[in-house]
Amino acid sequence: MFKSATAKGAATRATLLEVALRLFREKGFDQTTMREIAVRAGLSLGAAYHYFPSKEAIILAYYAHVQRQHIHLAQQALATTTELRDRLAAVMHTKLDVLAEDRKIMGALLRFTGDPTHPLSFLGQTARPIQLASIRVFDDALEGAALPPDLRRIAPTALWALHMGILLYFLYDDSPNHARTRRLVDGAMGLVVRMLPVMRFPLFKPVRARLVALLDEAGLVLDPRDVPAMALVDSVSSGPPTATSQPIPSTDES
Amino acid sequence: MFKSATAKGAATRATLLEVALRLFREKGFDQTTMREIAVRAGLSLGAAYHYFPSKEAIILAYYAHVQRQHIHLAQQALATTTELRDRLAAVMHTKLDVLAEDRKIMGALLRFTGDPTHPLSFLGQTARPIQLASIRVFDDALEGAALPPDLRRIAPTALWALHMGILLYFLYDDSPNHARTRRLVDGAMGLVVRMLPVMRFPLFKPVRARLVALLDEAGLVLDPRDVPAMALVDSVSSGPPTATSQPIPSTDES
DNA sequence: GTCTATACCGAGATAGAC
DNA sequence: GTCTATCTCGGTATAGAC
Repeated sequence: MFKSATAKGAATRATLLEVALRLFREKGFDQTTMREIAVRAGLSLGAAYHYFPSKEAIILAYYAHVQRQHIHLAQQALATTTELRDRLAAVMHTKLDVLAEDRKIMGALLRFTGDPTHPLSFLGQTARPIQLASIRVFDDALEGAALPPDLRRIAPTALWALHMGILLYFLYDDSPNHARTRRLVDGAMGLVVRMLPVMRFPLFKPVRARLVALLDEAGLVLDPRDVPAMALVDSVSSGPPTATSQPIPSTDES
Repeated sequence: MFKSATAKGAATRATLLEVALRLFREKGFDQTTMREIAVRAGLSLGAAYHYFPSKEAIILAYYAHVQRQHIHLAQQALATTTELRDRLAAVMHTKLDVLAEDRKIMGALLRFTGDPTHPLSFLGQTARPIQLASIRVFDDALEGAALPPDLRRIAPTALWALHMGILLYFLYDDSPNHARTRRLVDGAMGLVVRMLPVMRFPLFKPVRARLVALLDEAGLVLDPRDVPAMALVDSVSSGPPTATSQPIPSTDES
């Protein structure tokens, strides 16, 4: 599944990933060359390509790494939080904590969204397990919440979509310490919780039914509930929580 | 402002854009080389770069071109449509008409979204006039609709956001003739219209106020109403409706 | 202002020797 | 597993023809 057969190989790969991410954070994805990554890791260019088939593959390794970290932090926070609003906010805030210094790398990940066939598209087939793991975190946050069954079913995916929108906002937020994004999270989660009683109101029932039907027909509702979140992430890219990656053939498009 | 001073130059530029877009559609953005574009247009590499400072600049020209086309088609459709649901659907469907064969090029545009400072980010400063023009089309569609003032104010931007989501769905839709996306548009626009009475219901009023306040504080509500849509697009990239482009420096923020 | 031709650089990626 | 070429391609000249 992954390229480091020996312990030494795994260490080399970990170093490589570490060096690459540091450079990406400092100079951005495009400004960082594979040559510099290799040199700083004490390797030749060819050796670097032995571990990561492409510069982009490093990004996928990062993606899985982020998701693993988030699952860990979110579960920790959820263990001591009961109020629904706070649970949802905790999931979002821990995600921001993980990504705080990595907006440049996040941006690099977004670059592949435009190509559905690309293994690095975060909406594509390859990344689907990571996406499901991410949705599952919201599913966990909803545990114990009093929701009608139809809403309960679509809520995790809907919250995940909202979370993607917030991350986009975050990417463009230049306020000090991303304070605007933090405020947006609190406001949005408060609003979500306030909307629940409205959604249960009889007048709203037919509209709600239509909404659910529409999302179902469009295939937009995912259900991550029968698979353990960590296993999902590992199926894409395994290794110790600090360093990972992924082979995967490529089709076309940068 | 743009590079073709003479009539001949403008023609050459148009040819270049045409050839480039054809190749992008056939082979995708990355697989198309500037050298091939130049050769197929009967030009040298240097001449091609004389008209488009970069391969990416061709994409920006395409973006402005799409928006101009959409404004034209949408206005045509709106002139003969009165029902709100149909007006909204007309705007969405004409957009899909324009983009039907160009999903690969659309995908290439998406690639820059991750970099707020990049001139080709469709959420960035450079493309802002195009974004406003796009929002304005939804504003036009709402003309005559009976909406409370606060909703009327946020509705165009909200619909634009929904439209971006639908375009993303469209990008990943592999159903014949994008039938699924077409159905999604009809369903979503029907749902939007059905939601309006709910939003006016007294119980919903405080939630609505909170929603509007949240969007305002986040700076997420744009107002395109005092500028003519076509002028907006032309301010980014002018020329005849068939060919255009643009350099422009950059700053950041969505 | 429009265009050709050509050399050159940087960087992602690959081949093949060791 | 690692290295040293080498290839390709986007992009940048530059010199000159018309």
